[in-house]
Amino acid sequence: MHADYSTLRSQLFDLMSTSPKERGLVSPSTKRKSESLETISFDDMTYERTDGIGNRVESPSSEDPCKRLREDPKPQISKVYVKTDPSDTSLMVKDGYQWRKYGQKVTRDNPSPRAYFRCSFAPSCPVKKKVQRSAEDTSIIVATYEGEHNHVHPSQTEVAHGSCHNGSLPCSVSINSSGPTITLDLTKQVFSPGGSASGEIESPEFQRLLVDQMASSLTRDPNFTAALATAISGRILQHPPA
DNA sequence: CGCGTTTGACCGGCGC
DNA sequence: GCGCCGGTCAAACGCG
Repeated sequence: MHADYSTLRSQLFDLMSTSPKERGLVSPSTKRKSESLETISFDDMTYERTDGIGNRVESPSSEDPCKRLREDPKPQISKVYVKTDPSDTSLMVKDGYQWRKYGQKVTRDNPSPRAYFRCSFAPSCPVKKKVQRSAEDTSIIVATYEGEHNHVHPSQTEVAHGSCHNGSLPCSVSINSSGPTITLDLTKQVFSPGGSASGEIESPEFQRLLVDQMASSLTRDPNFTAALATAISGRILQHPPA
């Protein structure tokens, strides 16, 4: 998955660098929705992130800076395209967070109903999520995330205490949530040949801790968990057990 | 009985 | 000003 992601990301950057004008002219008529888009693809699902801050990379003075001085109350808007079965009408996208549905509407541009979710893990969490089936392909669900979680991942709270900040593990796994970067740091004498750590990594307890840590770090990213859930569900639905 | 979902009502922004 | 439309509220409902 990482290899596919890297390949597609390089292709995306290449595409963007070749046609920067088209990026800036995404929607010149719409004043508020013309932000930079970043689209990556994860096998059979596509993840698209919209930077809602409004920090245009190119031609920042094209719009009146005086009129656009107001701070955007929604600093981050991200879209996640999830491929599911068309028969699944629940519109429930499992991304690891706890969501509470507070509304559903049938919009004009899309016959499919749009569901509105709020993060129910923390009462003060400002994150909202809109889930709507794609009008073109009913097997694709578009989840739009608004805002950022002001709390840790629910599944992270228990595992986080056993992380390597106390030096208990000879490695570290980190995910840069601000960008599509996953870093796996295994440089800490883990694979030292002939070293004492060679026996340590083979211990089932260490492997279990490593798996737990990697899983917890990955599940911190809601986009990854959504993509993973989609991949698994997609495979199951495509190849149902006999 | 508590919690989450459903669903119609309500509200505010926007265009005509 | 009016109507449309997207988003939110909240009471009713259902389930464990």
